[in-house]
Amino acid sequence: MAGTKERILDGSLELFNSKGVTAVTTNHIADHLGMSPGNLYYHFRSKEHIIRALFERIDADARGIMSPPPEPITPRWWAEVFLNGLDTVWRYRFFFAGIVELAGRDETLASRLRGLSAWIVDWTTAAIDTLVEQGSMAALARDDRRRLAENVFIIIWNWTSFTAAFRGDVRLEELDAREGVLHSMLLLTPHFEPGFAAAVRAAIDQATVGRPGPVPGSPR
Amino acid sequence: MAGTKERILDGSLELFNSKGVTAVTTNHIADHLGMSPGNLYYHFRSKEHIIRALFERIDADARGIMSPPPEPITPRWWAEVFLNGLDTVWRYRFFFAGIVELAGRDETLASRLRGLSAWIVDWTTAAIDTLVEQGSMAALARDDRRRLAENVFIIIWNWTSFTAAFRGDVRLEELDAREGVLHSMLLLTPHFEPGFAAAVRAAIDQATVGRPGPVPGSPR
DNA sequence: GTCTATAAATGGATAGAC
DNA sequence: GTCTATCCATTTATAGAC
Repeated sequence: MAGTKERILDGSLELFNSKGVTAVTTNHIADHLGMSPGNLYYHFRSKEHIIRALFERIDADARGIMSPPPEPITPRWWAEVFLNGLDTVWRYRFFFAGIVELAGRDETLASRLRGLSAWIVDWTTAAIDTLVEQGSMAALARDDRRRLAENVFIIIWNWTSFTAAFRGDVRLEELDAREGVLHSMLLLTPHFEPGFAAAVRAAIDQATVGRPGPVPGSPR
Repeated sequence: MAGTKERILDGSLELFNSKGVTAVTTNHIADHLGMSPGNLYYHFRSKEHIIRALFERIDADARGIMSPPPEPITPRWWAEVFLNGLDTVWRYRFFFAGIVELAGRDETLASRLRGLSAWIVDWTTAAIDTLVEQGSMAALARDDRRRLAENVFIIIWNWTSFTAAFRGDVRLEELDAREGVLHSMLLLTPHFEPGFAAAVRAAIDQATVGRPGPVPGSPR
């Protein structure tokens, strides 16, 4: 028996993901939960506050996934981070797909977002540095390391929704985890030492067996 | 003296880019143009139709930029394609940033979009093949060539809006063309033959001198 | 082609009872 | 904490005059 606040967040997330933030009204959310609009507004002062609360979940998720890397960084761990990142993007896909509009009309949210994204890019840059130091990755100019980290960030952030929008379905049914990791990891693999690249590839195959989406070897 | 239809499209684009599609109503657009709502509706049956017409401009732009590549592909030409692509994304940024919501509520638009994006990815894949054939780029597995093309597509599509959202400004004043090309080109450069990579880099520097945004050598 | 006026519908949010 | 009823503002879109 989750608290009402959490039920509202879960229901909102479900509707936002399936119908889009704009199409979903506070009354729809209340309806969906078999609850009155008045009650919903007792728990959240506005739709904006619901979205902010969902962002706080994302924030906590992301910082949990990106804990301090082990030294040395292992292919297995690295693959897991990518996989977990994609999974969070998938579960909160309404947010990642609509961030520009959402941040554009809520400066409080925009500010929190800037904090999180800077943190993620810094973390990714640091992880890349560690990979270089441990000899798993070729050295890169400082500017290019930052660009590379930002590219990884952008691909993971957008891969899911873009795949959904550009194939037959605007809304995918499931996250194709393996393909997503291969996409994002492809930014890094050309810089990897060959043995490390092969190990990462093997770790991805192992980690994505049995996950939703096409599995290794299946026809496309 | 552009026709009224074109004036409406220009004005809508300006407002969509600066305030976001959701915040801009048909009445705002009419106001902005010193025109009556009735007149606007005489020219476009709905807001949806305005957005569709703007997409047609994007479609024409994109197909114009991605004309058949010269053989061999030159660094200069390649840099220009990236630069022009980013420029179109910048000019119609409301669309690129909001595509998931937009496509989600207009199946006609979604269908047109899928056609264009498939076309762009195919074109990019073919260009990569040409680079490999002419010896400017290392060979890649077939799946990875497609993934690489899709990554380039995703980065160019999103780099502008993400840069805007994740720095101090949700709305950038200008396109930082040089940084955008360096970001997107960084997906390809590790696969380039060293001489070609250096030539591309030089072509980017030359092409972006005098463009808006930080210029080569300026402090960040 | 363009305007004024307004209909019709929707959505966010609150008051007050239980 | 939750519900019913409802207000108010906004937005899309049309009718009909010029």
